[in-house]
Amino acid sequence: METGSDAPLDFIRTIIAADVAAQKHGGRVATRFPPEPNGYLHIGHAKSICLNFGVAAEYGGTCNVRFDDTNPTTEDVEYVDAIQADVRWLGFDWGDRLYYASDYFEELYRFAVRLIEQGQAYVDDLDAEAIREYRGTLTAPGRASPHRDRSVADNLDLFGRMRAGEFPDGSKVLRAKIDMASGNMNLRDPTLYRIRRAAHHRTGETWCVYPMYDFTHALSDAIERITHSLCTLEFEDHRPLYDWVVREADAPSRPQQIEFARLNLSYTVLSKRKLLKLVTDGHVSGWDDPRMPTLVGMRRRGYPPGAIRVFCDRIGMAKRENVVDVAAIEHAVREELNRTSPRVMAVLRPLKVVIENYPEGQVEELDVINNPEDAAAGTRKVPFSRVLYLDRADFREDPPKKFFRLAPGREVRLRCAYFVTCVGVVKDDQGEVVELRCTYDPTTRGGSAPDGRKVKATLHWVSAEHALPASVRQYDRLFVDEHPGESREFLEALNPDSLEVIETCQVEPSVAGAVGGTRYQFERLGYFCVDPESTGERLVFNRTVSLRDAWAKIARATKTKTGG
RNA sequence: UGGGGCGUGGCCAAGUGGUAAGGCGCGGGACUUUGGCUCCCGUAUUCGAAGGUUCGAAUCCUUCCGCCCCAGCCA
Repeated sequence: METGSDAPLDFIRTIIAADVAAQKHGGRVATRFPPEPNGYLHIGHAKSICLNFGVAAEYGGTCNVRFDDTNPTTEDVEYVDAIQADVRWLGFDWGDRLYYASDYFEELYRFAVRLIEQGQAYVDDLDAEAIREYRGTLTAPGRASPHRDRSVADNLDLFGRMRAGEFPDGSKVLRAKIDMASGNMNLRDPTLYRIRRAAHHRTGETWCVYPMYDFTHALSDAIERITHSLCTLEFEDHRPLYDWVVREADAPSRPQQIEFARLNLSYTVLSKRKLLKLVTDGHVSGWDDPRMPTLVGMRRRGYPPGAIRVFCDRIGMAKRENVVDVAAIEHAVREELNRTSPRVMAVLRPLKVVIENYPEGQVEELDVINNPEDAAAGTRKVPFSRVLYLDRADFREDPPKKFFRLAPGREVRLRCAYFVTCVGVVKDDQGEVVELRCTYDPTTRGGSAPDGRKVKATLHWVSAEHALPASVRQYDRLFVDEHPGESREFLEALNPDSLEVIETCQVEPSVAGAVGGTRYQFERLGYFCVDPESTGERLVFNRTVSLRDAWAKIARATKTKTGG
């Protein structure tokens, strides 16, 4: 089996490799990704998707996509469409193996009838509250429902009438007859079917009884001849029930459930309930808000799918509770973007600079390198003229130690252009610097001095008359707590500064007409992606992730040292 | 003695009786027309704790401690 890597196998791949070697399931590997269409996919799902599709690919098997759509009251087509788009975007292909648990409803119903006939399932008239009371507690055994010993004939009749719609919602359920005294709560006669009059997004009004997860999932896996059913840890004590269902229903195959630890990310929330709340309460603009850990959010933010896959590979697979540092995914994103993003110059907060000895009205088209990591990316022309914009952050009238950007009397390089020296500072009535006067050295065209002299800084710039105005949205972590929800309500840990909109940006003209989704590196600033809301009139960029910033680190360290 | 899991560096994570991989982060250095990238170097005498077995233990045994999950007609 070619895995293309000499990395050690994780525990799941170890099991599967052994199963393949032992010819279990005939040496076949079949996995599935089984989302419930009641929310958008997030980075935690990506871990599962990469696992299931990855394993299938590595062992010459298949991976199905199957919607676990057994609860019509919370599910919606909006989600089934979005989920498919996300899996595809992530880079995986399920071929023609797209399934819905709802497609199995008739078959599932027959399995339920079989269990009834075998005396292993019964119709219970207890209401939800009574069932809970009868179930007992974690330390006390449960009691049998008074209807537990109904005859097979009665159960068959009742179950048929449940399906026929003779009983109101909630009035009856079908339960498995297992063990009311089991230490495993899942085995205390779990509910198999409930009555629910709700329009299902695929089956409409055809059914008024819907099967429960444990019953549906196990049998769906078996119907699809799944060999390895990979899920998260919280289903570990469902495994005995999973096994019970496929065995007692005499399902067409016996898949093996294996559980792994779900992904947690620092400064991030990954529960459907919390993500839904962020959306419905308007703390973010939607599921695709670039601050969201959803795949749609990450896509809009500019994260490349390949980086997400690399991240999922790197975090490993184990059963131990984990919180992965959000810096790890940012690293993977930078890694890919560094390799692939064309560089461009953009000034966030413009500071006007006049090159005093540069001829008025002259414009030069300078050759600027597109990507130093990729020679094939070539160069582009960028206009240079007498009036430029630099970023305000690149000038200090009174430069602190180790600040080696522009300052009065100082010479720096303008990237791929000329060396310039600051010869004057213009201030407004408030004493704020509004303009810099510089001179340039015509012999340094392209950015190097014939006499070999060096400068300590290279700055990005744009030509004032040629630059395009743009808005830039800079994102920071959505939560200020490393583990939101741990020490206080998660909403209280929301970062008030998670979104900074800068309307003053000036971008070099080569980006004109860039369409939504286009990625760039703004030199010295970070990776940015054209937002879908961007128009020909008004460019809008999302900052995907900043560049690593050694100066920021020094500045921060100095600040704290001086107690500032 | 309810049941089921898990404890290896700040965060992930290999290792399954032969003397602690790797990644992220962090610190230092080299290089540099991005304070980016890249490249070096450093970062657990120790594997939740204590006993025990063994020539030898993170790996085997015992006891203890800690953390997570389960009482939906959710998945």
